[in-house]
Amino acid sequence: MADASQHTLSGIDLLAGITSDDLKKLEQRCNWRSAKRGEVIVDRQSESSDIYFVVTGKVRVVNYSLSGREVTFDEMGPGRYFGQLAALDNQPRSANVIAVENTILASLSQEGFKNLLLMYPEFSLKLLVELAHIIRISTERIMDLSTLGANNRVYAEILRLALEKTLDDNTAKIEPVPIHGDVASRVSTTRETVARVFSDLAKRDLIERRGNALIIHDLELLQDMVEEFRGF
Amino acid sequence: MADASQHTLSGIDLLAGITSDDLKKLEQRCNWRSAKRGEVIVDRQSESSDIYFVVTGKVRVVNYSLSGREVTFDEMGPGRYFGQLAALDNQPRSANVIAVENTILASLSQEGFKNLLLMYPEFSLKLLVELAHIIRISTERIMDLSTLGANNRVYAEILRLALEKTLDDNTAKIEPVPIHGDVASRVSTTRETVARVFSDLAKRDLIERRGNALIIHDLELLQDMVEEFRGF
DNA sequence: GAGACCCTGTGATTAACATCACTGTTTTTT
DNA sequence: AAAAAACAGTGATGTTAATCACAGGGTCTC
Repeated sequence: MADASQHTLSGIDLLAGITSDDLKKLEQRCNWRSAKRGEVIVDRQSESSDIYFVVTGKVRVVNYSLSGREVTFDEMGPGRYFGQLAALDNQPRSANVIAVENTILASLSQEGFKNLLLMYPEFSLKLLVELAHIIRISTERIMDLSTLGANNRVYAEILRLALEKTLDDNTAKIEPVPIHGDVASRVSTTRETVARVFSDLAKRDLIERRGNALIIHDLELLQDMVEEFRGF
Repeated sequence: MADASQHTLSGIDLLAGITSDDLKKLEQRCNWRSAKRGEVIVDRQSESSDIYFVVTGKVRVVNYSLSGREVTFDEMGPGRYFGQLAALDNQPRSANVIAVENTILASLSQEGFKNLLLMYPEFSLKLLVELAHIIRISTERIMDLSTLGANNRVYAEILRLALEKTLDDNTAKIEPVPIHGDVASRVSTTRETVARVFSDLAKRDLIERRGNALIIHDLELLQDMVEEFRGF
């Protein structure tokens, strides 16, 4: 059991519209737990249907094929949540969730979750909008997988990372340098391909490794390289 | 303008929980239109945010890459709806929708749609469950694209079609025979690859073209062929 | 019933990447 | 500080399926 001072849901964006009284009740109704780096929080096989809130730490949503290939769907830090699909439709988990850092979690039963839906119409609406966002991201990923080659998908991923952390208009600093294998798992290619793309881009002076950071020198050019193929 | 007898929303599954009085009001508030085979109903570029109900006919949800490759996301017949994403989050359309047959549609403004959300909590819930379902399907497709080869994805698609139309436990009849190009667009490969897979499976007596139908002789074997790689 | 159009089927060729197999370099652990 | 583990980089090789290029069968239409 973690430090009681950490037992707050005030940082969870999904719950932003809830009165502080109800939030307190909710905090008591939640199951609080921590997970060590590498620990499996939700297993694809399992029949649970709770929703989880990430209080501190970081988790990764992944699936594996029989051949052992790992496909990463998302990574979530403090304030985010997962497990809402099973809580909504009672179907088996659609993916595994693993702690990538030591993490503190609060989980709410399906019942408690559905209660929220009924009590707070704005909560439903917020959830709807966020599910819509997930669908949009999935759609884009399906397009990328269908129309871009592996190299271009790596470009696209670097661009995504860079746009989150832009320095000035045309330069970005990604820190720490992403681990090749992680990138590979996010764009469905191999570690080796990512390494080759990185070193090729470095040779062409488009990116540069500086200490523990990756500097992108020409965001626009990178953008062009991706859009040339993607078509939008 | 179509025949007034067709102006009913009673067949739309999303609206099943609505009182017949409200449904009538809704029918009047809707914009009724028809679309000819091939006509674009929703354009990816456009800034509209209405939700559409398919009353009769059939539509296809697609996107195109700059290289001209077509990616099909879904096909929808009577009773289904589309456009809910933009109606929810006001973002641009995530895909194009095209009539594949002459189609009659009812569209509801974003305002009318949001009204429904507020008035009917069960409506929100139903929509949530259905968005969750879309996410599950997308997740599966991302897995397929990431872990299966093109041939296997064609197997998987035949299997999906077959499971909708099973005859007995181990045989299915798909009618009419799917158009190779359409299958290709659904599993992100080329027409030629689909043709080669079909003719290979036919040689191995797994499928057979009989008149205007495609007979699948051994569903279990096909299932095994897919699952061997997919891993679940 | 001739032409246009769409769909199918298959060969030949090519390009992109996954895979395999190492070596070298950090980083972490003890 | 040594040992272990995780990560990075790169060459060689092989496979897969995209691409190109036609020929042939169906079907719709005027």
